[in-house]
Amino acid sequence: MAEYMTGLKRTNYCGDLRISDVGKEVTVCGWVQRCRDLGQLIFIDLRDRTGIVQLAFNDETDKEIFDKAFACRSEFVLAAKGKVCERSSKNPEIPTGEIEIAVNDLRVLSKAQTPPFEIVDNTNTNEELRLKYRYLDLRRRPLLNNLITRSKIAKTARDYFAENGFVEIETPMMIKSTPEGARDYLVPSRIHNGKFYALPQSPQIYKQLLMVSGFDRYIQLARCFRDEDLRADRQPEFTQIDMELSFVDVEDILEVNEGLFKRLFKDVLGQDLKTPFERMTYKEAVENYGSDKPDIRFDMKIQDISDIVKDCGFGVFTSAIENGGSVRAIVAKNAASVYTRKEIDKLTEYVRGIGAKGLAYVRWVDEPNASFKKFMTEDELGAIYERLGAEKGDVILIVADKNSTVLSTLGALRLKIAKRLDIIPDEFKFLWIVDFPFFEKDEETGEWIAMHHPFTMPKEDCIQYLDTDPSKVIAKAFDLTLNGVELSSGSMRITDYELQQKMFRALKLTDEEIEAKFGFLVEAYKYGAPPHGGMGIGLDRITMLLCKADNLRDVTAFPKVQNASELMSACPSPVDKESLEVLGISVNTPEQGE
RNA sequence: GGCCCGGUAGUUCAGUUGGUUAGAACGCUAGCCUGUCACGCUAGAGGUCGACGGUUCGAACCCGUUCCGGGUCGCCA
Repeated sequence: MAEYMTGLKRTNYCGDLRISDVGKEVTVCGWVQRCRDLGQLIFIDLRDRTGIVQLAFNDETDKEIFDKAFACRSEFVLAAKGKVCERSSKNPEIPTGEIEIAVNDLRVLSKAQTPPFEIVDNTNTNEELRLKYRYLDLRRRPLLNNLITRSKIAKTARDYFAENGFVEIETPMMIKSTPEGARDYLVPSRIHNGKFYALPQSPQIYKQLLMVSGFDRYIQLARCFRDEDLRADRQPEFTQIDMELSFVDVEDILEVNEGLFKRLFKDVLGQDLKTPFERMTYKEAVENYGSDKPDIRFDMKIQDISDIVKDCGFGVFTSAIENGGSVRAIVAKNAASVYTRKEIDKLTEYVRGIGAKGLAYVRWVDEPNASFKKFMTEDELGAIYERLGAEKGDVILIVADKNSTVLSTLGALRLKIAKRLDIIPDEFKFLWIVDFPFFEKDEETGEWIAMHHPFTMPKEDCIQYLDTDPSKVIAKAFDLTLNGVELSSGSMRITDYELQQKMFRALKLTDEEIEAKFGFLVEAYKYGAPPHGGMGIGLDRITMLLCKADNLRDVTAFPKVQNASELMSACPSPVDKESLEVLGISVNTPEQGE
């Protein structure tokens, strides 16, 4: 039979008590971390979200209370009243280690079954089981701390934006589906059978309309939804620190966000963050790092050696160049001992898996030993080593193919090798990627398609190329990356009706499509729209990085697993036939609607 | 949808060329123990080897299918 707290009121959190509290009569509440029964002496470690405090029961303890303590087991919920005492033997390992509570009232508020896994900080327990019992896993200190950090980040962001004149506004969660980009999660309508709402992929259109309304500076911690496959850094529902600003240009948006991150680092980590952040154009990022979100904590840049090898005897290189591609390389310094022949073969397997045809390499142990040396003159080989600055002990990895393949492959290799060699410093390196191209060429169809949503503003001086040469159009779009993770994406928006029409036409949208999808937005812009732009910061991702977690599940209270289900509640789940009927929906999977 | 990795007591793992009764540690239960804090000591309970099918005299082990989880590519304007 459970007991009640009647007559007791919590006075302190467990983890807060210190030597200065000795002599005080306190009441603490929490879960039993561990019992140590020494016969005539029992110790119970009581845990709440702040930490652990030791309860002591001895020959001075009332018999009835001592017996209750004897019956306590892991994860029982207790309220304990008693006097804070200095310990005779102290435990320097924990903050409360100098004191204990000599208990004079104990209530077993709730008994507990033995949990399916031990509630300890460093657990090896399989994540699947922990996710099924997520509420138990969240009792563990690392996850608890991550969620508290997440809360601090959200709170700090709200404070910062409020202090800077932003208005927090909620936009709808049930919106019109615009099947562009990611797949929408759909919500069927009961009142309009056969019609659907969509959950927002972002509050994009609404926040732009708020600028038309004159709110000038908008902020929202916006829940967003994308029905795409999951990754370690991608959940189907996530939170954006979403903002939009009027009467600004790119520079102003970058500045206000550098201010935000400076504040976040100060308030959450107690660190001074250097601003402004480094900047790099998209072109520089892709050519030097093979990625639009380069990790610049280490160097290992991609270098072009096409000009050196264009007339060499190695057909793989020359044919790549003749077909408009290139030959590029990275140098892994002092890696020859790690990357044996066998290890390099594994890298070759890896690059084949991500689209390259193969990998040429030079392993420089005593002498440079190039896998392609029989096709090259000594001069050509020497020129390659000199260009790359390669030395004894290094490994050179070379990919020849079309440019996009060469760059993406070497970019991926660069990261893989740096992780393996453990040369990435433990620090935070923010980087703005600016001057994104407006269009990208579809590899299969050869058509130019928009890299961003259709309201993205082109740079003023390239508007003239919209109709004539899409490759020359640069967007007023930018990303913020941190340690190789895309944190944030933003742009200036088109507010000019004529330009917007031009843009839609460049994207090959018909008038009917424009009207059906974005008619209301286009209409709104006829009534006086201020110049505006904004961005959205992935709250989950910034939390992940600040917590040094390696996946989003560890910073999300109740995350989804790879197949987008949630293991604890087992959703998604079938619904009964009546629920479907009222929505006018029939499904063709057998277990549904039975 | 493709590729790679994993699934054996409650948990983490071991398990020989396929061969008696599938082991260890932790946890759990009981007893002893007055200063522990990963308490200690003693004893005990606990297994559909993810599931199904096949090969075999015999399967945790070999084969096939499938389920579950992780990573990744596609995908994520």
